Amino acid sequence: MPERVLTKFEDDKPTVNKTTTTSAAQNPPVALAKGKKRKRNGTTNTPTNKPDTTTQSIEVDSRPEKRIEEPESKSQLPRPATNGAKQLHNRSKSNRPPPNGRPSNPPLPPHLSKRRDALLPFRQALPIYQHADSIRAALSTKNTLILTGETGSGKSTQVPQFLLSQPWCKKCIAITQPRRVAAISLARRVAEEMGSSLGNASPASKVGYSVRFDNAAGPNTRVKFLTEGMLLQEMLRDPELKQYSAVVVDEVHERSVNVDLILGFLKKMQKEGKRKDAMKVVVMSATADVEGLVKFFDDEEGDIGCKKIERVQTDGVQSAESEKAKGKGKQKSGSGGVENGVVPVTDTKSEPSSTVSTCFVEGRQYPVKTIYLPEPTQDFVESALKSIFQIHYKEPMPGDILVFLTGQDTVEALERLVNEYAQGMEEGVPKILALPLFAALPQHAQQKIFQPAPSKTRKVILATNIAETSVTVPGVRFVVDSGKVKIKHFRNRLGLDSLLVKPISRSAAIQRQGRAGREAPGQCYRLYTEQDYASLEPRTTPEILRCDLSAALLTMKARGVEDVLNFPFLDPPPREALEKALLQLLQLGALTETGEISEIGLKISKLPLTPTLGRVLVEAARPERDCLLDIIDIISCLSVENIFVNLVTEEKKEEAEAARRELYKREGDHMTLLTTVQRYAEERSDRKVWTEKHFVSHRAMQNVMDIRKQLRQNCVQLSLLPSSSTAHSNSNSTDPSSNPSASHDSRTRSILHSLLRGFAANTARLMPDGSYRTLLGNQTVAIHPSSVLFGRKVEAIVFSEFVFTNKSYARGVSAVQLDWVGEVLEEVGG
DNA sequence: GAGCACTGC
Repeated sequence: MPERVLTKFEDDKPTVNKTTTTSAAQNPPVALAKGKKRKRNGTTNTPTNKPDTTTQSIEVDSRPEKRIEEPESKSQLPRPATNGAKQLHNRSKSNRPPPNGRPSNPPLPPHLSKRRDALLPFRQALPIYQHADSIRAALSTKNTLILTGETGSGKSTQVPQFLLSQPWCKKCIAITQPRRVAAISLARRVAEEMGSSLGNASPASKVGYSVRFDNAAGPNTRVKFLTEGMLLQEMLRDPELKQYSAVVVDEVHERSVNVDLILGFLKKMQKEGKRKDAMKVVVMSATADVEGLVKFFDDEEGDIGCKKIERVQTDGVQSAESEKAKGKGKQKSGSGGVENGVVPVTDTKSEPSSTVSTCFVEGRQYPVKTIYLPEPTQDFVESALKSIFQIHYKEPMPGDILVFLTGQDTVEALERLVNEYAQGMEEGVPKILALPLFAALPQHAQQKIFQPAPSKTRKVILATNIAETSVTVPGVRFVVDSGKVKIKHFRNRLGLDSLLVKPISRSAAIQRQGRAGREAPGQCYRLYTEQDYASLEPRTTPEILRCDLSAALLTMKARGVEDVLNFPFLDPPPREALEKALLQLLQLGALTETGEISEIGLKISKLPLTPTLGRVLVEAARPERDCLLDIIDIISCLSVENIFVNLVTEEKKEEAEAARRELYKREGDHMTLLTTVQRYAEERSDRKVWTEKHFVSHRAMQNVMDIRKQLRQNCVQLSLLPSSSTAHSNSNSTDPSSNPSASHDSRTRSILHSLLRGFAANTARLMPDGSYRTLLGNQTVAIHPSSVLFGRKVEAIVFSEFVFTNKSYARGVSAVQLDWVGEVLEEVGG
């Protein structure tokens, strides 16, 4: 059922001299191309500078099981196996109890051992492989290691394997990832490298993973890849993470809220020392602020500011430093150009008094030439258009172009322009194929970026920042960077999210630029001036400083953090933001007056929902509401992207309006969502056909059904539902036949009352002038045009989303009676 | 009569 599309790879056959790799190998690495002086003391066994040993997978679907690209090592000219094989043999001598009474050393199935042996040379050619001993040594004396390694260094796959044989590593190693696909594909890769089956395929499986909707860890799992959210979930049951000897936190530079929480918890854990054995922590990052991380983990209250952290003495760091010294700033993330094979005498470093080691691992990256605009542009879409055709006419094939834009609108506008101009190109000029790429794009359209272009055609990928982290576009040698990003920012005082176009940070600019140098030397056209670049913020504001903190605080409270104001945050949010979030949790009834987590709060914290939606769910389970299954359907829809397909042409829009009329409910968007889920779930013949007929997104509905199932299970575990309710029931009435009198109106009323309990702050009343103003805060809000209530005048509304774009909009809107709003505001003490 | 970058439990 779930189709897995493996994007084409050359795999690791030792037949290396394929065209793509030879051309790459002939190109010198960055530093050499720049004519930098550097010593070479390890040239003979230097792995070639083939860049991009892709350790991260490419995935553009939120349903990870559908399309997974394997991470792959594509290095060439492998050395024979030596070290790693020994390590693996040592491991297999472990005296773990034989599973199912079988001999403790069952021979590996031949296909597994063959694959493992075939992969070994590629592992050994990874830049990180030479650091294995020093990484082990660092962790045998210190509990924390900060490891900076660029893309392609192999850190995500190799570090856990380095540590597995260490005497302190008796239990499991956890490796966290920000995205599900990455966790799954890395686990698959490491299982292959270790000659193990994956997950629960066999009791002997040593490698597993755990992501939402998919837990694949066996009884003997020693290496477990999990999403950050999953590790936090495990901490709910086991705050000390006793099943792990080490936690490896990967991709820390992305600075998700969850990663910040994990770092805080790990630091607290080490400091409090409640565990019998020390918890080893490896923090891995591409462009981390190493000094900040060292200070964070090494703080001996008081001397934080004066501890001098020496940088690791590798070539990589030196080259980064020398570039800085030249006053040009870093040309690439982290290291500048790094030549592989230079083995430093010591490559991990720590102050004797410090509890933290650091290590820098070089990556594999080609030089990227940067071109700035001489003058600032007013219209980056137009400037991008010019740059695209300038590149296309001037630069030889092959070499695709990746353009970073802000949103669907700019992507589609530029797509039209490019196609228009491309029609006017003379004969003999290579063709242009413009491909849009953004998250809301249907699956098959996203897939196109992985397909090779027809002959004599240059691909131009017009992308949002999905291409910065989540999707690796192959074949790119030219990057056009608008310098802008659409970013969400939570405004504390108004309690609303704003979604605005802003300049990117310098680190994001470097990240985008790096995309041009993954396969060959490249060029980056920045659609701003060099002065503009210099004036950019050095790094993107971490999410925790620009989001609603109520979910994070509830997470902390539920894991035993009493004093959240003094939680060790890598970047402490302003006190005002923390207090605002505490107040919100108090109003939801998730905290008691004394600031302890309440019974309701504990329930909410166990649900994969925001605190507000969790509160709505808990409310719906109360006997006087009795509408839990309906609310689960609605909440499931609110947890995914828009379930209604966006349409472009006027004709299609009218057609869709007509087809959806039977779904639209006058009570508002929430009842409309409920009707849609229930019709979909009742559909017995072909659900896909049904979605097409009603202009509903089939993919979104599949996600809705997954979440619905999970929420029903959660509710059974929390004793909010009897266990019979999860059994493939599509009807929401607990017993339809016995309750025919439960009128539609009373059911609707229960649902709306439940929504109000969570969204009491998101209520507004109609003013005499026809506008709506919030009851708390007296803010003007407009009903978003996507709402079924758009243009309608009702006495009061409750809405599940409050966003500022051009003005304040309420999205996900239902009509309610004003006196209901009064009641609920009284209850929350507003 | 507007238009929502991206993750995740």
